[in-house]
Amino acid sequence: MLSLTEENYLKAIYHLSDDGSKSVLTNDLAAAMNTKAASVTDMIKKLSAKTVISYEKYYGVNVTSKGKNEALMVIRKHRLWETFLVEKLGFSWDEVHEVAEQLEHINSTRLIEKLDEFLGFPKVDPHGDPIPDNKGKLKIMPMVAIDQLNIGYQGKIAAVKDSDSQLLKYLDKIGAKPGTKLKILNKEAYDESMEVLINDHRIFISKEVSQNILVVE
Amino acid sequence: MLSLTEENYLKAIYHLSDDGSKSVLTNDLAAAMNTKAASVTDMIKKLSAKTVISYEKYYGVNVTSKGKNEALMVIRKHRLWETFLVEKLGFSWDEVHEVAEQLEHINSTRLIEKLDEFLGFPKVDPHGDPIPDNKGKLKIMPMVAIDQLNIGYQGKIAAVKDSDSQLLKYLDKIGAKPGTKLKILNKEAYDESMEVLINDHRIFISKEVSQNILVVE
DNA sequence: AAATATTTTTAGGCTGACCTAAAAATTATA
DNA sequence: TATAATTTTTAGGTCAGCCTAAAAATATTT
Repeated sequence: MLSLTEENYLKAIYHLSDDGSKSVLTNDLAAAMNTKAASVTDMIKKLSAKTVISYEKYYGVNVTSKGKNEALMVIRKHRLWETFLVEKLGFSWDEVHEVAEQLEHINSTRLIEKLDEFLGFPKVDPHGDPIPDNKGKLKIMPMVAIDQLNIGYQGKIAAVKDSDSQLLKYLDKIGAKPGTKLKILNKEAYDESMEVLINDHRIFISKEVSQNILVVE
Repeated sequence: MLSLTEENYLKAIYHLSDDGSKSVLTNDLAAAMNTKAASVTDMIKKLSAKTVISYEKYYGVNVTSKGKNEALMVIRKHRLWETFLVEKLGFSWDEVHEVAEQLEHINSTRLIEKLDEFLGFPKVDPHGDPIPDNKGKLKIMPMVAIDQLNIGYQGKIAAVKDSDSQLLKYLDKIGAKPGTKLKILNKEAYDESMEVLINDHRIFISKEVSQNILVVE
């Protein structure tokens, strides 16, 4: 059983390690957790004792398969709650994260199974991120940001990358959410801005924005 | 801002004081919180410093009006979540308490207002307990347990008293929930058991059970 | 009202999650 | 490759929320 704080550390490690595929350094984790390296070292020892990460002094940490599973269950809860907040309670896209950060720590298997059912077993959350199933299985779609694509590309927005609230507000305003139709009309070589068709509206977007709009490859 | 633990203590004090109408003794609070008197004394000092209770050494604590309001907001959240769990997620009556104990500490005014709206601004929770409004106003109905009533009484079940899971399971089985029609057919003077009509079914119930079924006076 | 029993508080300790400052190990640079 | 810079760990301390044991205050009994 992990404490709330331990769950948050584990989740951060999981994300920083690119879903468990590389090791995470103490300082990076400290930055992500808004804490000091010394505190991280303390926590690393605890998580290591609980066998959710493996740890080699001075060389960073790796999530174990047990840890990966526990992290995915927290992510599952987070994304199901985000979906609930947007779909059922009418939260806007950019407001959900903070509340979901709290809700993800509610401990009840029954609750999360019932919630999943109530939501109709969604496959992705409102940002387009995949929701792990109750076994911790995650269906990852290979995606590209649209700044990598050429003029004439047509498809549907699959997800948005950053979870920055400002960006989400902006994307919401221009109607760019997962599921929305998108076409690349023009690209400006100078600043890599582009003109796109979103929901049949012509819009100019900067490179920064285009790097955050993802489509399935 | 109260911590999770402080919120739980305050809620317990509020309930033990009969909604703020009398003082609460250290030992009673220790029993309710499953902790030791010494720990309670510690916590009492903290809550006192935060002006949610007033405290006179050796003579127990009283909730202040500020404390009363904070307690009612936690109770509001608890009862709204219980309603959500039963009405929307299909939890049975006796399963909700434990989960609601966790959910009541989620901190987001916006969330609770949205939830209230989603549920259609319910006035009572699934046990028939009144839900405080967002100002902390509580509408208390004067109620009696049916063991106090006479043969021939007819009315609707308004609430159930105890929140013991065993009792709730039993009441659920016999169909005795808030809103259900009820009539007292017979009373046995010897053991104070009674025969009642619940949902047009004749049922014998013991004194213990009849003391837990409430109707509006 | 004195003695006894009960309740409550104080004193001092523990653990989890944090901190600062200093030491140790690793990595980069001259 | 020796020295400097950076990263990480260790050592020791704080605060919240708990504990036990002992002291103090209150309540009860005789």
